[in-house]
Amino acid sequence: MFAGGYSVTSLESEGGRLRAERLRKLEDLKGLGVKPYPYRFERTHKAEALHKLYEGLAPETETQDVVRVCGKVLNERNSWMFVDLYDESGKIQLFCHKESLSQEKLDMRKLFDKGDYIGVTGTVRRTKAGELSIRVTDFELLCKSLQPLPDSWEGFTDVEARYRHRYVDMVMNPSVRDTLRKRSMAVRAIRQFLDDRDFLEIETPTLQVEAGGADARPFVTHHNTLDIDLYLRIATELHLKRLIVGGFERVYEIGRIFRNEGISTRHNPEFTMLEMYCAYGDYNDLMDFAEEMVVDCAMKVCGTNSLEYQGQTLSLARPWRRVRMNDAIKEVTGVDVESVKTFDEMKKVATTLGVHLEKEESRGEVINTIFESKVESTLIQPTFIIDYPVEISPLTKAHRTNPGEVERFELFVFGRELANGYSELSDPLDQRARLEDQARKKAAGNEEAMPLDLDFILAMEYGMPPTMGIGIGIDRLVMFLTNSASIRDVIAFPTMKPIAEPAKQLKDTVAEKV
RNA sequence: GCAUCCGUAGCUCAGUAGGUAGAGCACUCGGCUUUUAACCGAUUGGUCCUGCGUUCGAGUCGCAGCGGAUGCACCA
Repeated sequence: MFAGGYSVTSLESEGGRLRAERLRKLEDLKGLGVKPYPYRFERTHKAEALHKLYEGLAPETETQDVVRVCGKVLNERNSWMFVDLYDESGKIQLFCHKESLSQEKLDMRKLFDKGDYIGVTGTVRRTKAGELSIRVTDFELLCKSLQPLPDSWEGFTDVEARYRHRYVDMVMNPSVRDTLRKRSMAVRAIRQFLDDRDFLEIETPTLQVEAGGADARPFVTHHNTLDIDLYLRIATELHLKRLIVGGFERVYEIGRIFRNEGISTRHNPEFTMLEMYCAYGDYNDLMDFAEEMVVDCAMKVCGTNSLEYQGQTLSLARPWRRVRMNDAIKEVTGVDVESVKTFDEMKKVATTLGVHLEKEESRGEVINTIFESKVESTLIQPTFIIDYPVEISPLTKAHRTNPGEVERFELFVFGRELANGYSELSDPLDQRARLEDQARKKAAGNEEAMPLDLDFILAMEYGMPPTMGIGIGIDRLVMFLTNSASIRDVIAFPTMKPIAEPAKQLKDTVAEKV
């Protein structure tokens, strides 16, 4: 039994009165010869199908149509005369009149609780109040629930309890399931979009000797028999580009990424990213591609390209604005950073603008910091910011005309970065120099700098065709599609800090029983 | 990591000035029976997140800790 003081996370504890009551009913059911955890049930209709099928049935009408439905009991009225049965598709009301049921079944019914799964046989009717119902002539228990559900009127609103016991959240708050359903639809739409265009989805390693491809701190784990530390990937980029080197021309991966950074409403330690690479295109082609893919996804999930998000309307109507980073800074601050040529001068400009600098080591990094602190939050409608400083883009091809810049864009929506794409750097000597520079920063103590991946450089020396590549944060995209304020709302089981004591006590309990 | 706020029954929440721990719903028992949060009656249910302190006395005041939310930082 759990120690007390953890009510927010233990729900009804093992020693709880309500649970004990249900255990008693479980024993009583067994005494009646009922098997409380049977193996299968043959159903004829889901709730939604019945509502559709009997749409025209008038109130106070009885049919002789026999159906079999099953699901979870979430509400009951009049001592189980009226029962709300829920399956995945929705609700169907059961009418359990005692004249239609045997005494044996009536005795059984007394031992049911909200939360139990049952399967019923009965005839379709519509009540005087107009509610489509099933006159139950027979039923069976499909699962006895031992835990009381939260009050259905007040709801289950405690945010921590909802995230810690997400299955209860899903039962009590249908919007949770709706959001996850839409997430699944969004991922399916993207896969279909890419598959239709001859892309191959190829899975790349999650466990890596060096974690590269992004500026982020990795998680460390350990392989026992090899006796080496391994890192969880922070990006799929370096391996997907190796596939392009290997001769694939269109590849992608929708995969879990792990970054050992802070947690917030927009950051979960593990999240899902689409990375896509396509040979013979550049970042201009890629922006067209990204627009088309995201709009296609929104249309398939929401049926519209106009999204209501946190009180704002986001229009995905194409084309989306494309602005050079320098021009965006000029628009917002009035400062033309292009006329500022040196690192020292740029630092002064930043200070004048009230931008706080920390670890910036170059002119380009300062420009990026100015952009992030002054411009990002103003980009509500979808906007591609293009042409980034080379210093913050070690994997991007140099801009074909602008010195010091690279052919990179980031897509911003609602002030948030949603995607990052570029003309991929394919010059192996340039790539080596850039990664060596990153390695120097890492050696100097910058934990987010990339490690020197010599095999990746070797791959580049074999030769990669001109390639465009993009990464899109799936969780963040789904947040927009589902009007979710927190990334945790679009993740089935978000990362939570464990509560040590109950877990330990549970282990002790298990140990005692063994 | 920093700041602010939060933690009381299974759920949702009150709790006044520091003075025996409360409500609604749920649960249990009884009554009633074509409801729409059914209704009527009765009962039951607590490590007030944890620990320490102040006090005759702490849900309430103080300190420390744990967990969470939001914002900032980091970052995508």
